[in-house]
Formats: sequence, C-alpha cells, structure tokens
Amino acid sequence: MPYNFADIEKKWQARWENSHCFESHTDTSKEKFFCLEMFPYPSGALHMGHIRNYSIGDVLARFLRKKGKNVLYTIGFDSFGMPAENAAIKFKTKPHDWTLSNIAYMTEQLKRMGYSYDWRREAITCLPEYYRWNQWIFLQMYKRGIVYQKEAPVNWCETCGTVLANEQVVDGGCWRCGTPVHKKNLKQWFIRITDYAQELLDDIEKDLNPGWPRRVRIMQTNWIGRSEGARLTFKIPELDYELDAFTTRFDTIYGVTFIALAPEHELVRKMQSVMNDDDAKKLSEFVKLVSSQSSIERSDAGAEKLGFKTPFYGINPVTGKKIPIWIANYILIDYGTGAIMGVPAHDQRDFDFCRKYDIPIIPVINPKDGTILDGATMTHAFEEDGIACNSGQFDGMKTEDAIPAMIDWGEREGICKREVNFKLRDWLISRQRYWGTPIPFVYCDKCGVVPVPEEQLPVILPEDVEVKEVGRSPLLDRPDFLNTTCPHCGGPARREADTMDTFFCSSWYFDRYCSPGDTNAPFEKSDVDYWMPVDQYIGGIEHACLHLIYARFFAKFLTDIGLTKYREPFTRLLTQGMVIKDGAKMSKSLGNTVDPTEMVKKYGADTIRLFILFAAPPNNDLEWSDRNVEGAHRFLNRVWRYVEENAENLKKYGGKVIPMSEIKAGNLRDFKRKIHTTIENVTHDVYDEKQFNTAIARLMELTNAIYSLNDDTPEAWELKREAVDVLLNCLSPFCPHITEELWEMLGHSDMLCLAPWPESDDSAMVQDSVIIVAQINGKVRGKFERPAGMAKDELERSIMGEQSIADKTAGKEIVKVIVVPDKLVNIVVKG
RNA sequence: GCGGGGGUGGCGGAAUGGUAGACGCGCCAGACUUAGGAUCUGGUGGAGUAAUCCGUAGGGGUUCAAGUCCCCUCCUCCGCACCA
Repeated sequence: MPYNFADIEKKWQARWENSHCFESHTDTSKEKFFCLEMFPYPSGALHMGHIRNYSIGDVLARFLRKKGKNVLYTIGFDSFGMPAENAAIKFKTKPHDWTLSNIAYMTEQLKRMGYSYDWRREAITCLPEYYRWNQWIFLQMYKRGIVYQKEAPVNWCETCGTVLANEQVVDGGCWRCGTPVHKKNLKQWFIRITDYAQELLDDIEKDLNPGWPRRVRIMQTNWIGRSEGARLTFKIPELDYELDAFTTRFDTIYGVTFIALAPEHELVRKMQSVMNDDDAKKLSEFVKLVSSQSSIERSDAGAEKLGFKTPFYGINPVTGKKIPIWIANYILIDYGTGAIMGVPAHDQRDFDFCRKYDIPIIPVINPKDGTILDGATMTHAFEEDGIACNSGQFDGMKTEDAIPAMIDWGEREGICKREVNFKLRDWLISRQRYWGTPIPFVYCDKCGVVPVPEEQLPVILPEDVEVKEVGRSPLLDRPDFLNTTCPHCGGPARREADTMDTFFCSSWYFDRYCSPGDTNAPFEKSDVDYWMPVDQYIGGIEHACLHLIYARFFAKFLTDIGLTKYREPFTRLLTQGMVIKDGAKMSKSLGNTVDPTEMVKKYGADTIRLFILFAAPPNNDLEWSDRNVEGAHRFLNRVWRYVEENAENLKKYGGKVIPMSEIKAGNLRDFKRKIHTTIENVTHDVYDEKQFNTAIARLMELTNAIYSLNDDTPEAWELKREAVDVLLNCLSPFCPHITEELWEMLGHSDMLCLAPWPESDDSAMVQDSVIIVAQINGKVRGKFERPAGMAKDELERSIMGEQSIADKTAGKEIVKVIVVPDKLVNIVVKG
C-alpha cells in the first residue's frame, strides 16, 4: 500500500475535529501553556511565511500537550485595514465581503495543514463582537486621560490617504506602500503611550531578557530612545515669548551662538505676525520649501542644511548674551521641544550649519591633550569629552564632571531643569479610512466632543458601502452613519468619521483568545489571569517596533485599570526568519512565490511541514528548495514503507519493553541505547533549543538505525517495536497525520496526539564501551575502543601500551599526559 | 557613522574548549529493473600511490588541546541614523 497522504491527512483532520481533542479549558489545577502566533491579515491566501510561522507553533503546541500541559493554541484574523479597501475599488466588491471570503479560504488552508487550533477561540477583528471591545477599551483610556485629541504636524501618506503613527514611518516612507511621508497639520486622536515610556524601557531588561531575542530588545530600546539632559528657556523680549530647548550638553551653554527652530514650531507663526510683509513672505517661502521636502530628504544625515535668519534674538540665560534665532530644516518638531541651542564648536550638525551661514564658533571645551581649539580654524566639531574653557567659573572642569555640576548650578539658579527626554512619541491612532473600528465619539455643536456611552456600543461600521476612491472615506457620504444625537444634550450631532489604527485590534487579541465570545466584557478576568501571559510567541521581526510595543503598552494599561494582572504579555519571543527563493524574499512583485496549496496537493501537509522545519533552524532565513522538499517526502515514504511492510511483526511484539539490563547482544544494546538517546536529544532540541532541524535529524538517524538492524530474533523485534513507537511519537508534532495513521496501523487504540511524550531511560543510555581518541601533541594518532568508565591512570597505561602509539613516542621525552575519561588521551612529547 | 548578528564541504546546515563537517540535498560507483527522475548498497572537504600533510574569512594570542576563548583586520546581512 503506497503512502497515500491525501486520504490520510483528510481522515485525521476529520478525526481531530470530531473528537474536539484540541479544545482547551481554563483549569487552574493544570499547568498551562499559551502558544501564540502572530495572526494573519486575510490578504487572500496563506503564503510560505505563514506556513513557517504556524508550523513552528504547531510543533510546540503538540509537543507541550504531550508533555501534559494544558495548551491554549488558536488563531484569528487581523481583518481590518487598507488592502480590503484597495481590493474593493479594484474588484468592485465590498471590503466586508472581500475580507470574509478571504477568511473562509485561508481557514480552509490552515485546516488543510493540520494545525491543532482550538477553533472555538478564533478572533476576527472586523466583526462587531470584537471591535466593540476596541471601542470600549478606547473609552476606558479616554476616562483615564490616556486618549486625547490635538492638532499637530503629523505624518501623512498621500497614497494611503491617511495619517500614520511614527512607528509606521519606515525610512521616511509609509510602512505599507513606501510613499514618502510629509508633515501635515491636523487635529487627531492620540494615545499617551509616552506615559509608559520609562516602564516600557525598564521592563525590557527586567522581564524580557533572556526570553526575547537581543536584537528585538535593542531595537525597542533604541526606539524608546531615552536621553538625559536639561531643559532651559531663552527669553525673547521682542515677542514676549519664552522658548524652551532641551539639551544633553548643558555644559556647552557658554558656546551657544545661535538658536534654531523647526519650521513647524508655533513660534514661527507668531514671528510672521509681527514681521513686515516682505520678510514674512520670505519666511513663508522658506517654510514651504522645507515642508515640500519629504521626511526622507529632511532626515538624511547627509542632506544639505538649510536655514533662515529671523530678525529676532533670544537671551542666553547664563551669559545674558543676545543669540540670533534661525529656522532650520534639520530641527525636528517631533523631538524635544522642536528648538535647539546651537553649539557649533561641539556638535557636528551645528558646525556644518554655522560654516555655511557664517555664524561664529566659540569653543568651550578643549581636548584633554592640551590642544587649544580656535573657532576660526576648526575643521570639525569637537564632540568628545575634554576640559571646559570660556565657561566662567566652570573653566578647567572635565566634561564628565562639568555636566552634572553645571546642571546642579543651573537648577539652583532657576535657569534649567533636569529632564529626561524620549524619542517615543504618543501613538497617533486616527485613520482617515473606512475599513476600521469607528472611534466612539460624536461632535455636538453645543457640547463639543462627546464620548459614546458604553451601553450604546458598538458603534457599528456600515457594511454595505461602496469604496470608490482612495483618500475619501465612504463614511463621509453616509448620513445614516454620520448623523446622530448627542448623548449629552440629545441635540443633533455628528459621528467621528475617522477609524482606529488596526494596531489597536492586534494589541489585545490574545486576551480575547482566553475567553472567546464573551458578550459582557472584552474577556473574563479569571480566564486571562489563568492563561496570560503568553508563554511562547512566534512571529516576524518586522513587528519589533510596531505591534510588539503597542501590545506591551496595552498590557500595562489594562493591568493599571485592574482588568488583568500581568505587565508583560509575551514571556518568550521567537522571531522566525524569512522564506527566501533564488536569494530574495518570496514576494508577488518578484514573482518568486511558491503556493502552499499546490505544494500540499503534490506532497501533502506533512511533507511541507517537515521540509520547512528541517531546512534551517527557525530563526534563520530559509531557502526554498524543491529538491529538499523531495528529500523530506522521501524520508516520510521511508518511514511509511518500514512500518507498513513490517506491520505484522511489529504488531506481534507490541507492548513489552525490555529493560537494558536484560539485553546481552551488543548490537541490540546499541540499538536500545539509540532509542533512548534519541528521546533525550529530541526532547532537548525541541523544548530547550527550539532547534527543530536537529531534532528531525535525530529522528532520521533513528530511522536509519531501524532499517539497519538485521536481526530477526523475538528480542530484536520487541526492540524494533519500541523504536518505531518512539519514532512515530517523537515525529508526530512535526508530521502529525502520517504518524497517526501508522500508530493506528500498529494497533494503538488511542490517538497519537493524545499519547504522552516518551520518557528516556537513563539506564538505557549507559555506554558499554567508548572510543578513546589518542593524541600526540594534540594531533589525532589513533582511536581505540575501551570499556566505559576506565580510571584515568588505567586508561593512560592502556593507550600508551598500544603498539602504534608506543612506536610514535619511542625515544621521545614525555612531558605530560592529559587524560579525559571516556574521551581522549593526549601525550605531550618533546624532541 | 553607531549598534547587533553572521562568515564552516558543491549546497542547506551540525558540533558542553576534547575525533570538524551530524542529518539532508547534490554528486560518483554499483545492485535490482523493460525503464528509472522509484528503491537499495557503498563512497563523497582538499592534496598525495601511501605514510601523511593541509583545512572552520585573514593575521596574532591563550591552552596539552581552539570553529568554539582573547586581540587586530577584512567581508557580509540586519537595525538605527541630523534624536539636540
């Protein structure tokens, strides 16, 4: 009977489903394990990256179930977002219909792979039963002042027709479409994630080391971007304005020769209003020029610095000197206060700017080697530590002492204030898009911005809409959606037409997995208290500074309001590598994709899973190889053939496990040992290392050993049966279908997915004899078999006594002999 | 520029400081076959008839012993990058 994977896989998928064996329940008497994968966006079909992600997760889920853990393992769909709108325009369909039909198709694909999900727990974010809780959580945030509205220069993507959060601007472009992002002044909803900046930072090392890859921890640390310094104020008497600036180098305050503002700074408008028309016009032109630059052009370190000199001056609070105010393109409105004190002698950017515009350069630190810097002749800024000069009472101090001393002094004099600044910005949550969670607010002419009362949730997103163009939400053309009554005064009001960033949905879906279908709350506290935090999270690295930061923030917020009790949602994180073909990431645009469905049709799900898990360790990139898929298929055929052809004998000898102590023949003792070292090693590779490729290699070795044991005695058959049982059991998390089928063929009545993981027997792993490596001066000169456990001196004598070794050491002075028991003897000789 | 990974056969990849190259792919030879792109057996880092020598990016070092530890250099991938 050939290996008919198609029928076998179908059969077992049905059995698993009918027996509900993967459904898990909250049970505090059992040790839980929450295995989570980043849920997919329903773009149409699964790609190999998904298959890899979920195959890794399924191995762990199946393995841990066998280890007796109560495993929560499920999936869902992150199903709000732009592509549905674009598809709707292109195919003249509705985002809702397009999304749900994609979900249906991808669900079939997932089921066809044999993943052991508890489908009752599935979460689909675009359905009102899910997104109403987005709205509810949003209102909880609002109540606690975490949500607010403000007008600010925000990132705008023209192609997507919407604003973006800072995290969603990658290399100055939109994270989805790459379009260069521009700043635009808009009134938007924000979430105060910066309230949690310090905690988000501290917990990286406190709780996520070593559970998270170092790479991700560093990326988040840099993203949060903490820096310590001081805030100081420049008075501008002519404008009756106090301008704040943040600096990490307050020790260079005597070297300030200009002040620079970001073109978006509020003071710019104020200046224009008091300037003469001609100058005001020139200033507007400059601002317009800079804002026409995309973020890429403006934020490139090599970009040319552009400045505009205003007729205004600020007063240096320390020296009392008048400092000219400039507006410069390299000052970011997003960082610090959007204004800087310019110290060209000690900051390369300021230096470049001053050389270009002929602004004086005053050194206030000299190098420790005694060099005296001269502002007129310096060729670059001196940014290292040194000795203070031209700095009044602080002259002669070393930089490391001058910084705290000067800030201390400044604080006492009321000139500055210690401040910690973060690069992390508040999370811009509004999107000018249709296919998302409606933001639960209304605008009333009388009462202003009013939250929708919780009992009126959900604010339903109309499904029957036609999306005609990018950049204009169809909600704006839906009076039935827009027009409402004010919950406060009952008068006419208008709904917020913006929707939420979809990262809101994905920030708490794992909580929902814990108590699906709850209609009274986003989740039941007792469920979440039991299952959360996630024990193992698996997904791509691309979310390092997006989803993974937002979800961490949510965890902290939900705990602060008493809904949960964990502060970090993901205890361990595995970031799997990309799937590569012909040296490049698989992508539709490159035309190098491999369709999982086709592969499954041709080889079966077990083969694809095996290939993908065997070809590389999970965190490496994985090169797709048709040849290696064939190889994986060949291995399964080999397993199939052996069990099938020997089923009669194997069945006859089932059940009785012969202990090592009763086995006499050397070949059988070796075989028994192989069985148990395999268990030991596979267990270690899967659980401790998550190195599935080596685990599979061990199982291939065991298979080879089974084939190689040419011994027809009943004793040998008992052992072969033990070996086959172990092989099938250990292979089952990787290839669950074929192993179930063969397990059943051997007469087991239980399902293999429920059978406990085998235990290795220490007594079966004891070595009878070992190969001793004989070295002379560190070079291998022979290998000899010896009984295991020989004493050092005995072993030394025995190896020295070998003729070939004695010949090679004859006539030479033996300096010393290193003996590593059961391993090697190294003879160090002279001459 | 800063930070973090990597660099091992023809390829994917293995190796608690102790036999470098497990396992697989490919390749070579053979067996069985009408046939083989099925299956099985054996071989497979390089040089050499051989003993042996050389081999983990390159160079130094520590050690009885280094792919593994330390220092320097090169290459490569990734992240960040005018962050005040």
